[in-house]
Amino acid sequence: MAAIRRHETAPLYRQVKDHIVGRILAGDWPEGERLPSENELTRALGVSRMTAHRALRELSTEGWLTRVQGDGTYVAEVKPQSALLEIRDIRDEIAERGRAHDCRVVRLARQGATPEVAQALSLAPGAPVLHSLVLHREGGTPVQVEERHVNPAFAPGYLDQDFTRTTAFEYLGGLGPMDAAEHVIEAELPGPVVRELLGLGPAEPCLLVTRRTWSNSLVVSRARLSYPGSRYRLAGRQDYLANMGTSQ
Amino acid sequence: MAAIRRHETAPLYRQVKDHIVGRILAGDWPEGERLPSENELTRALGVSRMTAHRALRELSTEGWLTRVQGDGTYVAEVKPQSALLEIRDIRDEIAERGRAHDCRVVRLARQGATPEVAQALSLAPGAPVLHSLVLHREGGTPVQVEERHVNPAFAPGYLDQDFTRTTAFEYLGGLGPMDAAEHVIEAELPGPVVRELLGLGPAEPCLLVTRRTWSNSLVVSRARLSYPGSRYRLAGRQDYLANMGTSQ
DNA sequence: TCTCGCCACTTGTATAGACAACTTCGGCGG
DNA sequence: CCGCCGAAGTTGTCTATACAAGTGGCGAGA
Repeated sequence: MAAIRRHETAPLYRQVKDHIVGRILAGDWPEGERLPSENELTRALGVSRMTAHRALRELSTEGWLTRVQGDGTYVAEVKPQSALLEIRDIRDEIAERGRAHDCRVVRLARQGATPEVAQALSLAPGAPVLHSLVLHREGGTPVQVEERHVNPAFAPGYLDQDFTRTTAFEYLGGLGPMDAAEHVIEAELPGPVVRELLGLGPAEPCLLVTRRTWSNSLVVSRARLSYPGSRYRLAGRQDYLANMGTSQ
Repeated sequence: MAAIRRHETAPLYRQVKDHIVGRILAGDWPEGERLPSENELTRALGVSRMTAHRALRELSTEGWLTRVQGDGTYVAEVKPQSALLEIRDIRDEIAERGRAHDCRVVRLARQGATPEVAQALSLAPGAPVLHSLVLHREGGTPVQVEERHVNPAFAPGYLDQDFTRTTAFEYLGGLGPMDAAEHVIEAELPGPVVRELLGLGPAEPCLLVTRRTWSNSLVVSRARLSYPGSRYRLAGRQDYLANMGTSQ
């Protein structure tokens, strides 16, 4: 096993984590496989035991590894895949329903990150971010307002795309593999811009899905998807092959 | 600030974490408050800086604190969150946030299935179903109205339970393994009953999660969970999906 | 007055060493 | 053969130290 490159910008424990995850994903260490001990990793990677320990401990809490004191470290068994919120292209969804999809690019610009956006993207406040606001229609009626803040470090050419032909996620997904996603769902009364775009009444609620996606530990983008609450719903079904435990 | 008791069985960093969370929950450190620096905590609690640092770092990743390098540590603003991709007992969720859970049983009765309920439970219209309406509170404020229609073929003794002590989920889960679940999420303006129970204003939207669960191909129950949209959110994160495909 | 640079302070990382807690396994005595 | 004990190896924690990196403020100089 080669020593970890120390001239990387990322912290050492991060490099160790990435190295281990890479080995798992590459199939070098299948499920249930016993990993080298901390002392062996320490020698093999040329880091201190505390650094290796931190990497292993964090991978354990993240579900990659199972550690047993006095015994060893093992590759965790995969948890049953739950796909309540499938990540899909809205254009594909609409096409599957046999409706016509079209969209309007309302705004497409580079701007400084507000504190909130900066935090969401793990950037410094004021750092440049790429911003887009797109209205999606299904058979002529508005169904989604997609506001997106994109990390320029991941997709520097984002603003040059024609989003009436290629959807934002299609473009972003082509730039690199996404390895994590986070969803937050809220109900809210929309602001004037979203209300206007969706054609909602003054008291009509709105379903807001905020989705962040990661690629290689980098926050790629944060999307705020607003749906007309009365006309749209999110649905999903999970089948459990294994037991769900004692409590439902 | 008193020194951490060292004769505890729990590890020191755990005691430090519990101490800090306790202070936050007690209101000593309100949201946005700046915490003592690591060096101050080190002196005050009688632990090494690395131990204090580990406690603070973990509390940061758990969402209790916000840390800014070169500046300081602050109490994060907390918004109650419900796991989206997991099916969990609301009582456990609230307990995990360190808040007090209590609930009020508004209605508990046998009734004939309306066409809509009959379809949801795959029963004949007018067939007897068991109905419950429960208000859940977190630290005194209402967070969820749980309306549930239960298939009597699966849980004939449903109405005899004391749902102030045992949640419906807990009871149903104990009767048999759940092998499928379906979620539908909507935003809507609540009806007068739900609005009254949640203490919402006339134009405040509501997050409605409709969940059906199956056991052995039998529809066990349909739950309609209403959350105050402005005060509650559903969140979920999927880590390191192997392949998210090309689509969004 | 404005600006630049320095300094104090904060958090982030890395290391070496020590000990504690736990598991496994093999040897030894009954 | 069975059971107990201890050695070796593993993970878990704690400490002291050092340096890196980032923030904010203060003061000197233009």
